[in-house]
Amino acid sequence: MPRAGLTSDDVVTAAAGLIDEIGYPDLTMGLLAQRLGVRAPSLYKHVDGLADLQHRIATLAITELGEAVRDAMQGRAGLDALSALLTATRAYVTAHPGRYNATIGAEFTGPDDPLLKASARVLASIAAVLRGYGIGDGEMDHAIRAIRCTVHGFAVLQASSGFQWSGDPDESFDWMIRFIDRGLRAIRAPAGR
Amino acid sequence: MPRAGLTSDDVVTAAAGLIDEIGYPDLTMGLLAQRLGVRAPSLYKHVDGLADLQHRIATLAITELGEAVRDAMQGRAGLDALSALLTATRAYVTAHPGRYNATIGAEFTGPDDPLLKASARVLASIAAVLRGYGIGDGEMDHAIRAIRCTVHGFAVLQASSGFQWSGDPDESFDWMIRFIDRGLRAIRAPAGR
DNA sequence: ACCCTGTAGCTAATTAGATTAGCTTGATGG
DNA sequence: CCATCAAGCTAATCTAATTAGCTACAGGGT
Repeated sequence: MPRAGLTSDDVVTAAAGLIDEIGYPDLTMGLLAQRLGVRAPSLYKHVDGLADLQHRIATLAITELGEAVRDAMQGRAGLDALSALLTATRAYVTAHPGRYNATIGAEFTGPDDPLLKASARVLASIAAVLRGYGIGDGEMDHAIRAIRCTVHGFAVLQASSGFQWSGDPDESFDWMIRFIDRGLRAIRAPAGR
Repeated sequence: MPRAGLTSDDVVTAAAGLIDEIGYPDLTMGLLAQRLGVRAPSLYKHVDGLADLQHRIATLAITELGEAVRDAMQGRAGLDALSALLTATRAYVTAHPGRYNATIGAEFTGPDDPLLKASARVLASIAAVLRGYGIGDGEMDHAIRAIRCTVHGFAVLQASSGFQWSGDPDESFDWMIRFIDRGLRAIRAPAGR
């Protein structure tokens, strides 16, 4: 019988597709193998087991997210950039909920973990937004962390269909963007105190 | 041999303790049974399987979180209340990371799901904070959702030890509180535009 | 064209864990 | 003191991950 000729990337890509279809907890080696026309043990030639596979999916997700965000932010600043960041994130998570769920518990395996670099790129995009608001170096780390919490929280809820938002979700989403925008602008120009 | 005399609550309480010790993914029926001095199949007399157990842990967590938050907010308003909300959440999640992780993917089983009521109570606390900032009914839903994203995002990261925060985490935490405070105050008193 | 070797993929077997079936028996109300 | 019911048990099944060891295809070197 002809060989499938898989690579690690093939396996991870197929797994990412599958996990978005069936949900994070239901991804199994057996199902993935089936999808690839191969038996489950064969996958171990390409990945180091289920945990490794999940970690690779997480890395893929953060990498893709980082690229989507960077593209969307091209040439924008201030509210435009902030809006692009959040909108791109929302679009990515909506399109790939399984992948994003894979990122939630993911921990770094070491200083060379590609997931670390991918995460750094996303954080750099957040930093770029913040520089557009005139956030100084002294506050930058704190600001990045705060924005990260909000974006991640939104993404987690979105990925778990944790929104039973009765009203218009789009409107709430826009409101959130404007809320962050106000908060960021208020740093430079404090309102009455 | 004498009977253990377990109740469903005993089982869920023990599971909650165990999950905080060993982490969400490592909670198994066998380990829990061992902890309770019982065989795994016996647990099925009290809970409906692992999925049900996880759902009950999530409900317990959100209930406890809601109470902790409500207590902390007693008699406070504005920045004080906001700070109490976030500090209590942080303390709860730090003390009970496994429980909080159980809430992440949890979905409502129906309109009578106790998890729904527990969640509503937490949202009510958020709403109370927002009313203290003078948020009107028209914006209340949007504002609740925005704050929820930030709080949840923070909690998820905290529960997964997703913070490799190099600098002082306390300082970043305080900064985040002040950031939200500024954003909320800016709604009533828009800065230059 | 032919062999050599590395490796992709296979089957079989092991292990862990969830769950079900059906039995046993302690506790408890009458 | 008995009847009942549910709490717990053992045994068995099922699914999924993983390991061991075999086979044979594919590509490089002769």
